[in-house]
Amino acid sequence: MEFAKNQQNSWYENKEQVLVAVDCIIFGFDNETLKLLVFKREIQPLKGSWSLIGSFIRQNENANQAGLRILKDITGLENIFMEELKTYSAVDRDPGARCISIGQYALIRIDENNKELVNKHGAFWFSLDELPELVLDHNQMVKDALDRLREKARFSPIGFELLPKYFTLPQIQTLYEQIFQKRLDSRNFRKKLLSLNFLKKTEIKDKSSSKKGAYLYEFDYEKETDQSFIFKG
Amino acid sequence: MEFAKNQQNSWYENKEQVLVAVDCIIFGFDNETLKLLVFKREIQPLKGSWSLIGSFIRQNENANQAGLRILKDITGLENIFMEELKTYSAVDRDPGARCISIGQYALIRIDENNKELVNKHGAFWFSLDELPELVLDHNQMVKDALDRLREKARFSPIGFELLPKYFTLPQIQTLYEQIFQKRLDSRNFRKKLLSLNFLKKTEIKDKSSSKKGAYLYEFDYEKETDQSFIFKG
DNA sequence: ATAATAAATGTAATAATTACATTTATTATT
DNA sequence: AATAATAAATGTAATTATTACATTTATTAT
Repeated sequence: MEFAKNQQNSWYENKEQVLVAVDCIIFGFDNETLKLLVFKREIQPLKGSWSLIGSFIRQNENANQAGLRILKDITGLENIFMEELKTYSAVDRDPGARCISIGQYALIRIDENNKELVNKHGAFWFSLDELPELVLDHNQMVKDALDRLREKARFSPIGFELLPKYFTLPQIQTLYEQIFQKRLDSRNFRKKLLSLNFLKKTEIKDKSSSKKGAYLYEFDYEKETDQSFIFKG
Repeated sequence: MEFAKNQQNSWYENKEQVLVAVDCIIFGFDNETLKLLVFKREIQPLKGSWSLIGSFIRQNENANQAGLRILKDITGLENIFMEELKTYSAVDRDPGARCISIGQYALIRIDENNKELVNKHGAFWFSLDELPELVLDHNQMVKDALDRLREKARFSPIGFELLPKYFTLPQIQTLYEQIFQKRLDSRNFRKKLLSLNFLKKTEIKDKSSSKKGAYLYEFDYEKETDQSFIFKG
């Protein structure tokens, strides 16, 4: 900020206090539907209500660090893809205190999360279309995060963070169909995706969902570029 | 947030306090270059340093309202286009206090701002390429806001907020050339822009910059759609 | 009447997107 | 051993969007 410190008219003294929290919108993909990790409050008030996972920001960490701390606490995972969504600052959004929240959305490989930790925290994976009512403005946060995910997916190869290291083309097509909530033509989808040159094909087939089996691919981070990734349809 | 209030183990009590500010990155366009409104601190410390315009968020307002309040204070304008950029929360970003800032960028019609108010606040319009060093992380905020503006301009018809109600096609082309920092082909630019069908042509010519004169257009808010507005360059 | 200036315009070549149906590899069944 | 079943893999033609590129037009000043 811009004004004097350690002065009589200090802008830093006696400011009306606002609490700052971080809430995480955690997406996962189980090869069928997009899912969200939410948890059930085990203490009063609002015991039994579903909520996003959050925390107040601490003195010694920035918002990003706070988000990653929460993600590690609840899933055991580090190096998770996480980006700031937006802030939520309505005056009365939290009836208990004047508290603004920085929403962060994260994409994780659902099969890699530590199930014991998740259970210990009373957290559950919900399909997005079966998501229960959440506390405060958390449903709005989820809606905003989904919009952001769609917007990003149109223009950049996001979503690989939701897939295992090796994945098949039908798998990633299903993911995109889930994100956009529409069927995609497999010939056009594959043509587009492969033309972007950031997938490396392996000679290994995954036969878990067909007799023929589908080749496994991996994301080639070397080759990821700015080239736009525009799905208009 | 998710935890108990008015309880012994309340999450709302004794939280380490964080101040929350809003800083505004205010863009304008003078028909030649993109400009930014910054102001010169008139009090110690850092007297004479250039700074974005900001304020602490108040108890009775959300971040958006705080931003609009600042914009009104400094320019006299209401109903300004303003969007949240991102938060800045590095632990030591402000040596005077633990203070996070919510960056908001705004687009204003430079000719409409109240010059007396602007002067009274010690504010000046700088061309982006002549921008001085700003306090704290404000230069980073400007950089991020410019990136965002570019990104948005590629995909949506942003930028009309920077132009007067009636503007010419050469004028808007110059604006886009400033945003993208590259020359655009006028035939292709006009073809694309007009094909999107959200400009209404008037029969009035603006002769301020040529003998022939250029027709004035206005933005047709009715017709603005989602259609993408992609300038690949 | 002429020169000067910036605005307005068109077309052909290339690239990207869309729409659409058949063949292939494999396993399970008979 | 042959057949049925299943999902994966593939190609092409039509349409649409983008790019590259130069001349004409309207007006004012000389």
